[in-house]
Amino acid sequence: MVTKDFVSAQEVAEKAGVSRSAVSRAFTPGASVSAETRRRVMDAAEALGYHVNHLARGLMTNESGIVCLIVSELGTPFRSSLIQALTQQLQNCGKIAMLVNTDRSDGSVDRALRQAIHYRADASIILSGLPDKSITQLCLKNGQRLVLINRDDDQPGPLRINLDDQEAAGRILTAFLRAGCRQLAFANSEAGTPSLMARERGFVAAAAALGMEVAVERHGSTGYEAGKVVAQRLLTRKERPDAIFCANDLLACGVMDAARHQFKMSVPDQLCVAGFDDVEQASWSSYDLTTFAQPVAMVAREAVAFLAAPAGTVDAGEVRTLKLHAELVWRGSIRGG
Amino acid sequence: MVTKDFVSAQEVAEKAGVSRSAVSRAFTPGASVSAETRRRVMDAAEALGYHVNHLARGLMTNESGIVCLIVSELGTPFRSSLIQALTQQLQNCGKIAMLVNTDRSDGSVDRALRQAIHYRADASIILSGLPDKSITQLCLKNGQRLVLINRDDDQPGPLRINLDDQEAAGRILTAFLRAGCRQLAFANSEAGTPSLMARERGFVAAAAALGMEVAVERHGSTGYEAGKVVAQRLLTRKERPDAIFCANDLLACGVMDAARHQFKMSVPDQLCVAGFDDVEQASWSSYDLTTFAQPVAMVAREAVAFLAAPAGTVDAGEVRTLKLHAELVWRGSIRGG
DNA sequence: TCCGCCTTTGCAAGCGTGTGCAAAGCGTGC
DNA sequence: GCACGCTTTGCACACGCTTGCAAAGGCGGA
Repeated sequence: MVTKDFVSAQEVAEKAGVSRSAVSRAFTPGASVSAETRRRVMDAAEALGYHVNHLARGLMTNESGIVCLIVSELGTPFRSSLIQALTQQLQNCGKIAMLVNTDRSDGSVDRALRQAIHYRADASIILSGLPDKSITQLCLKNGQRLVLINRDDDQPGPLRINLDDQEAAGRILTAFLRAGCRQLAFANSEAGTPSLMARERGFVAAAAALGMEVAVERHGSTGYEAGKVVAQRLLTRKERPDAIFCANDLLACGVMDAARHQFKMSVPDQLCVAGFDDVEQASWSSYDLTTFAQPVAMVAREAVAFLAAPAGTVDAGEVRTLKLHAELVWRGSIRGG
Repeated sequence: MVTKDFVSAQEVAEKAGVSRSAVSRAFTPGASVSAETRRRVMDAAEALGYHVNHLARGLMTNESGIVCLIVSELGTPFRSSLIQALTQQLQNCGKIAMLVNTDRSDGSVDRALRQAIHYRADASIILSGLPDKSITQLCLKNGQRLVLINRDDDQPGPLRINLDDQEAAGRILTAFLRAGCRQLAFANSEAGTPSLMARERGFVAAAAALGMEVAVERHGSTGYEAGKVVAQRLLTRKERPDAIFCANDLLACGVMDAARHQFKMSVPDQLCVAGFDDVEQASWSSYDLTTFAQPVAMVAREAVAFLAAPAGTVDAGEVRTLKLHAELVWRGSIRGG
């Protein structure tokens, strides 16, 4: 069987007895076509199984409709829920998501952005890593919009959506103190992601302002296993902590499991724990974790609104930052409340 | 600032002092270009920030390099890990993933496949829902490859990758019996997904073969909360089950939490539980769930190998099914072992 | 020196679209 | 009947690329 090519507008035009431009106009909202012509075109298209070639259309209009999502460790709960929200929002705006995986290696994000350029993506959303300045400049010069989510960067042009991590870290401290905790600790990974580090700094700084010390431990990548290791280190210290703020929920789950099963400690009676992100697992009753909810839906909405804004609305050169508030979700891993 | 257009091969050609076709050939592996010309082209391209326009290239070569991933509830652990593996494999083959979200509504998958056609995707991988026959025929006729993962369908053409759910269900039964369980139950959702139903049927049938009954409960969507509800129903029955096989791990986590925290039962002493998928959370020590591991890496590898196979290798009309074995991961939620 | 072969290069056609421009069709008011 | 304005349509070009084809150039053998 010969794999016949896709149906083209030409064939539809012939079947409908009109010119090829009529077909094009029939599929362009707001174009000048009579109702009668449009109907005949649509009928012919339906019969032939015609679908507008978005590649060719993008070639003409300079708008591919593609938005590139650049992300690492997609399997992670928080990341995947964000991706889910973003793709959904993009589809609502008639755009489509292209997914590029990155790893921690050098230049990985740059390569990803190059893919975005290859496919003439209208925009890119970066959820992991930080691209080289020269690459982002290239993207911007070519009219690509850029959104950085929870990234530290101060170049003008891209939209930055950040959480107020530091402020949140300060709030959790008062919650710990109100619960009567005296020995503070912070559990982190070695990833060094800007948001993770901001949470650490915010917590340590807020404690220092009250003249308190924080035991900080970092280990491995930002996941459950690392949480277990960190907890083991923290809970065997001479001064055993009675409150651990974790850089994210997965670490917190690991910390809680180590504390309970390995050290036979009771949470929250002997140890208070808090996390960050409010992933689904935080609400599971085995953890019932007090944590900060990232406004995922709002992040997605704002990001896509920026990307889909008509040309001229946004001008490069402007430094645009959106600082969002993380809401404290109070559950049972801290006493009182 | 005028948003200058992307650099074209024409401009590179002028700067390098060669023809436009020379530029094209320089970027086409295996084309006939002298080393000297290629070098000059590459230098000019680098200086100008030129990137081949894959949209235009796809228009010519009839290979866009795009593979469409069609999936619902992407936020789910199993789904996201599969997506992660697939995009990674695709990138390794020089292809790129396009992500389309679907919901449970009618025609949602069909619309997704239409997107795949619009962008002239080389192939589509369907992880959720089942497309209408006419649409899949359209895809195949246009030379698109199709992969269905854990879907029930018997049309010739697409590659089907399925788990041997029924066989696995039978194996878990013997594990329950060896642990001394007598009151069997199955926890399911109302999603009615083929794999979920196959697991249910397999378990019930295997029990029936031994003259045993299975209490089946289904509720809501396939997640943690549904697991809790189902457990509540099962554990308040006159004949309280002492073994629950759950259609997937999320349900199992909900079941375990309800059993322990709500009914104060001990797992595995009073109740044995098993799940399916081996998501990360199953290994967390709060659950320590015995479950079946889906060979995610192998699924991704096989799917992409099929998609990337050179034309002529695969012929339509053939019914191609890959039945994979689910490995039992033995942990602490079943006695003995 | 001439011929034939092989490598390299440029020309031009074509992929499937959108769209400006001009022509055509048509209805209206005088 | 005619001039005028509005809607609709077709023509043709452009978008950025690949590739078949033929011409050009280099080189060795007779």
